[in-house]
Formats: sequence, C-alpha cells, structure tokens
Amino acid sequence: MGRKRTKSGKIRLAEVAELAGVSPITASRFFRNPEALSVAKRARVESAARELGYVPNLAARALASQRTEVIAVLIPSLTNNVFSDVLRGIYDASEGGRYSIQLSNTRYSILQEERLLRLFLAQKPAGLIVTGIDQTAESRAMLEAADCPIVQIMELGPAPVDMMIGFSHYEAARAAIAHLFAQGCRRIGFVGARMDPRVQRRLDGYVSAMKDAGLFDQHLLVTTATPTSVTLGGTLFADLLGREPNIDAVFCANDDLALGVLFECRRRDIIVPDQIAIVGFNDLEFMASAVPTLTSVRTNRYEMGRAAATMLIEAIEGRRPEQPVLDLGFKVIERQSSLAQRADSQPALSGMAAGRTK
Amino acid sequence: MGRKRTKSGKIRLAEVAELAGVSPITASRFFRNPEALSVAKRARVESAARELGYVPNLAARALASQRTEVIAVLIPSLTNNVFSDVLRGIYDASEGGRYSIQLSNTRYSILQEERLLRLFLAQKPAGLIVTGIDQTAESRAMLEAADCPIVQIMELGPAPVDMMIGFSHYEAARAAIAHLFAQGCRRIGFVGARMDPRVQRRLDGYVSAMKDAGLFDQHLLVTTATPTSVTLGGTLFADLLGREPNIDAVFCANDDLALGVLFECRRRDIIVPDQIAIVGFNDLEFMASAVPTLTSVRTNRYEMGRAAATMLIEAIEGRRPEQPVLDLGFKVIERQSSLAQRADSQPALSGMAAGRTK
DNA sequence: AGGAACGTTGACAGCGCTACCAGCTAAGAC
DNA sequence: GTCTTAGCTGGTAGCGCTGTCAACGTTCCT
Repeated sequence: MGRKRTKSGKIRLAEVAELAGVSPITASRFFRNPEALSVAKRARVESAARELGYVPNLAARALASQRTEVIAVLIPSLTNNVFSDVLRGIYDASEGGRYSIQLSNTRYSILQEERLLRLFLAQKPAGLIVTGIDQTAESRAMLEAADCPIVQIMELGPAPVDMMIGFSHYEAARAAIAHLFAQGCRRIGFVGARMDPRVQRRLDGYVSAMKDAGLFDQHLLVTTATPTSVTLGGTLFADLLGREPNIDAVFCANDDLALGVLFECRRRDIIVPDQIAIVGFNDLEFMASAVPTLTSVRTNRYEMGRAAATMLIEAIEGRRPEQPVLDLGFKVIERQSSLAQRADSQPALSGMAAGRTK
Repeated sequence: MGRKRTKSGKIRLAEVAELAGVSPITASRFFRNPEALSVAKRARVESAARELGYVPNLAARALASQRTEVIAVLIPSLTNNVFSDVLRGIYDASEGGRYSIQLSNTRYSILQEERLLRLFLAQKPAGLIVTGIDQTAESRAMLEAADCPIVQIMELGPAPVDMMIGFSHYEAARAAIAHLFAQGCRRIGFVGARMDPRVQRRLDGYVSAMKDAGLFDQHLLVTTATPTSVTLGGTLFADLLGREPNIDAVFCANDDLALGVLFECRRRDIIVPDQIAIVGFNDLEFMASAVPTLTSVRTNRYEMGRAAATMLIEAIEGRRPEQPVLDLGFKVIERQSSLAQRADSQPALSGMAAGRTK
C-alpha cells in the first residue's frame, strides 16, 4: 500500500484551504479567478496563503489543466545586440505577470528552429514568439496547427501565421539609399555579413534602389556568410576598396560593420564623409557617439519585443488585438558620416526620413 | 464518474508501452535509464516511441518525480554584452542535453534577486546559476538550504555556497594599473558606471594599486550609478578632464566606456596614447579593431558560462567536480592605446600580463 | 408566496508519469 | 541439485492540482 515518498514538508493548496476553512477547490479558484469568490473567503484564503508562504506547484497545475503558463521564444542569436534589445522588451513586458519565458536559440538554422518548435509545442506553451517569416514548410504547418497565439517578430510578410510585429527591411534599406542619393552619392557600396533573411532583404532593398536609379553594379557588393563583427566590417570594406577604389559611400547591413568601416577609413586616412559616406543599420547606441557621428536606420527593437509579448499575453487571455499586424517602422537618423555638405558642423540629428510599410 | 476532458489524442507513455508490448513502467525506464533494460526491450520501446512520435509530458514527469529538469539562471542584465557572452556559453553547454534553461533578470537588484530565487526554488530546479557573491542574507540562506547544485559565476569569493567560477576583478584591475605604471603613466583616472559589485571591486583594485604607488588621488575618480554606454564614457571623461586636465591615462571599468573615451579624445584632438593612454575592461571584439587599437583586460566570459553549465550538469548527475572553485583568470591585452613608446607601430598584441588569483 | 435566476461552493475523478517494492527468471556459488 | 544473487520487469498508488457538474443559498421577479 502507501509508499514513503518524502513529503518534503511543502505547503500544498490543501493546507491553505484548511487554514482558510474552505475546500481546496475554492482555494484553487482564488488563484485563478479571485472575482468568483465572495469577498470574505477571498480575504481568508489570501491571508492563509500569505501566512503559510504558499507557492503553487506549477507542474501539478500544468498537468491538471493541460496547459502551461510558458511563453516560448525562438530567436536566432544571443550574441547579436539586436536580439538582446528585443529580449529585454519581452522580459520587461512579461515581468510581474504569470507567464514565464522559455528562450531558445536557433542559431540561424531553420532546421534547428523546426526541431525546437516540435519540442516546445509538445509542452503546450501558452504562447509563442518566433523570429521572422522564413520557416520550413513543416514548421509552418506546426505553427498553423498550434492551438496557442503566435507572434512573428522582426519583419513583416504577406501571410502571418497569427500576429506579426516588425518593419520592412526592404523599405528601410531603400530609405537609407535614398538618403545617400540626396547627399549626392552615386557609387554606393553594400557591405553585409551573416546574410540571414533580414539582411538579405536589406540587400534586396539596396539593389532595387540602385537599379531604380540606374546605378546598380554587381561589383559594389561585398557579402559573406561569416557572423558579423566590427573587425569584419573593416575587412570587407578593405575588399571593396581594393576592387572599387572610387566608391563614394558604403551602406552597411548593420552598425557593427559600419563601425568597422569607420575604423578602416581612419586607418587609411580616408576622410568621412568627405571622401566616403557611411550609413549603418539599427542605430545602436554608439553610433551617436562615434567621431564622426554615424548615420543609421533606427529600428524599434525594444519596443518590438515589448509589443510582441504584450500582444501575445493579451491574446492568451482572450483579448485578441483588433489589428494583428503591427508595423513599427524605422527612421533614417542622419548624422555627420553621411552629410556631405555639412560634414564639419555640430554632431546633430539634422533630419530624418521615416518609413512605414503600406 | 468519468469526465469529458478533451483527450487531445496525444501519444502517452502507455501507448508506447502497448505498442512495444511492455508495461508502462518499463517504457518509462527506457527514457530515464535505458541501461536497465534488456537489449531486446530497449530496441522495442525505442522503435515504438519513434513510430508514434512520442514526446514525454514534462509536467507529469515533474509532478511524479518531484523534480524538474530546469536549470534556473539569474543574471543582472540582458543588455550588457558581457552577460550575453556568458549566456551563450550556458546555452551552448546545455544544448542537446535534457536540461532546459530558465532565465531571469535581476536588474542589478538583490531584492529582486531574492524574490526570483524564492520563486525558482519553489519549482525545485535541477540546478541554479547565480551571478556574483553579494546576495541578501535571506537569499544566502535559501541557497544554502536548496537541495540542488548551485554555481556562482562572474567572480570569486571566500565562501562559495556550492560551486564557483569566475576571476578576481580586484586583481584584474591591479594588473591593468600595473601595466599603465610600466608604460610610465602616473596620473591615472578611473571611469566607472553602474557601480555594481564587480565594478566596485575593479575600483577597489585600482585604488589599492594607486595607493601602493603613493599616487592615489580622490579627484582622479569619476563614477556614476547610471547604466553604462559609449556616450556616457565620453561624458564622464569630459568631467574628469575638466577637473584634472593633466591626467596621462584613463582606466575604464568596461570597454563601452573606453570606446566613449576614445571618441571624446578624438573630438578634442587628444592624441592616444601620446597624450593620454586608455585601458578598458572585458576585451570586447571591437577593441582590437579601433584606431588606435584599445588595450583591455580580457575575461573569459563565454568559457565561464560554458564551464558553469557543464559543471552544474555534472553535479546534477552526481559527478561532483573534484575542484568546486574555478578561477578562469584574465589577461591584460596590451594594444596601441596604452603603449607609449611604440604608439605608431603596427597594431599588435605586443605582450600580456596574465593573472590568476591565489 | 412561489419560482426562476444568479452567484457561490464543494465532491469527485483523474491529468501522465514515476517511486517503491515485490516478483520473476536466469546465472553463479557451494 | 539447492540456495543465493543479480538482473530485469511489473503492479500499485499516488504527485498536487483543476475540469466538470451538481447543489446550495440568496435575491429578485411575478
């Protein structure tokens, strides 16, 4: 008969109920839907729980209720500053609530993503945040079949699985190039690393803008699958210069690369922006502080994470947003590194071009 | 009698057992301790599980076994590059194994940390990774009482709760200052932000080194509780210069500040290192790429995370390390920004001073 | 006053898995 | 040949909580 499992002396819901003088189920309701209790019992259960230091057993709750209070998050990288901002937004928005975040790293592999998705979905998460719109067909099918709200973040696309928060990398890149055109630049190089889908779309935007102006030239492109870094920015730029010495601007797929380009210019005594203009992407904090200050395309990463988690939690709790797709837009923050006319003026946020798709 | 909960059509362990022609408990054992089964049954269960696409229900497992396979990680910040490296190490080491990572952010508050600790511990994690050695008395007591392995990371201290992996921030700072002394610097400023316990200990190391040399001066210190940033590095340095125009070096509590100082020097046409030497801390990737290249104290952040998770998992599985405290050391990476004699030479990693406490 | 409607409470069973222990078989010891 | 030991397998009984539904008491309506 009975076994001798260590009882562990833990406070269970039954103890709380007993002290409060109610049935266990009433105590249970107190934690899930306090409004359903009479004011008197609510107070009794609350004080009993506090007195005993009750902490619910999540495993038991998950088993009995057939759902968890876990929000699963799939991102491609932990190193990339971009994602740490997004994550901070997600964690901030979930803080204090009942949901806990389960984070996993796909390492930019959609197969890895598929594997993780299968794993997560089996645990019936309350909600899911996935990066981007490029999933395997299998992943896509699992997402469609999942019975929890899902938010896709980082970019926009034609067919959201459920909800979607991002901006158009394509349009953002076009806006950056338009800005360079406005400064009189014509031979604009492109420097990109990693070449994940979002960088690829920035490249597409660059290519289309250049083609529209009749200025596209294959030789202006330097890309690599290598993960991005400041040092790599310098290296790629050196490659580009070796091949095309008379470029007048460089559009970098991210800010690390841009900083690397800036340092390489300094190393070669190339004056920025007089000889070469530089534009980055993301507007990380250091861009405003560099000498010269660096132009970049500002993206709302923290806000994206925050909005994604907030929207997801709302949806989990049954309040679906009236607008399931959210375009957070971007802004070209014009700084010294690309303002040909007034290169020597004060470091200033002299103007901007903002964009919002559709 | 019976209720009508949605059976969800999920594959349970019982289904696998039935298909394999064994009892559920045998199937259960297959997943926990395959060696205990005969080879024949092992193969049968394995193929049955694969055929049905069985995924274990973690909640049921946790409830029945009274323990989870979750490693809880408490770190103070998600933004800080330092922690993203550590985290990457932790995630890499846990990948492919049975343990999942539950991450939480204390925001540099030990009260917040205490709250999270209480929350996590109630769910009986398999293991725990906490940052630093400055916990509240209450937290400390909870950690001591916890019945799972615990690793403290980021620094070393006299009384580990259990295991500990880090290095001496105090000695690392002293080594940085010793390097500057060796370059002939005497009026060495200190720039620090956030002033969390580890930055504080770097400051302590700086102070002690300066006092040892009879060169300490309260006015050489600029610190703030504000979170760190590149821009802030410039601002703090400007403060310092305003007060003490004739300093000959700056030791920055981290690399972001150092980069800000470098930009501020450039803005003011101060030649680095001829007029002022700069030393940072952590050796982030961009330090080697800056112009001039920036000296920094290299810390093994990725390795720290990796070792912490590896050691923790080993301990969880009963293989306690023979050496529970691991000093990962540091290295002063000497670069142009602090090499007075050969400021114009090639960017080189000309030499280094390594340190390991005790 | 009778009945409907509502708000509140509790009994019961079981979510899917594993700890414990007993039993069974085959191999080795004497 | 019997006894012991080891290796493997299975039965039983929950782990702590919640879904379902019935029952209760109260209020409000006609």
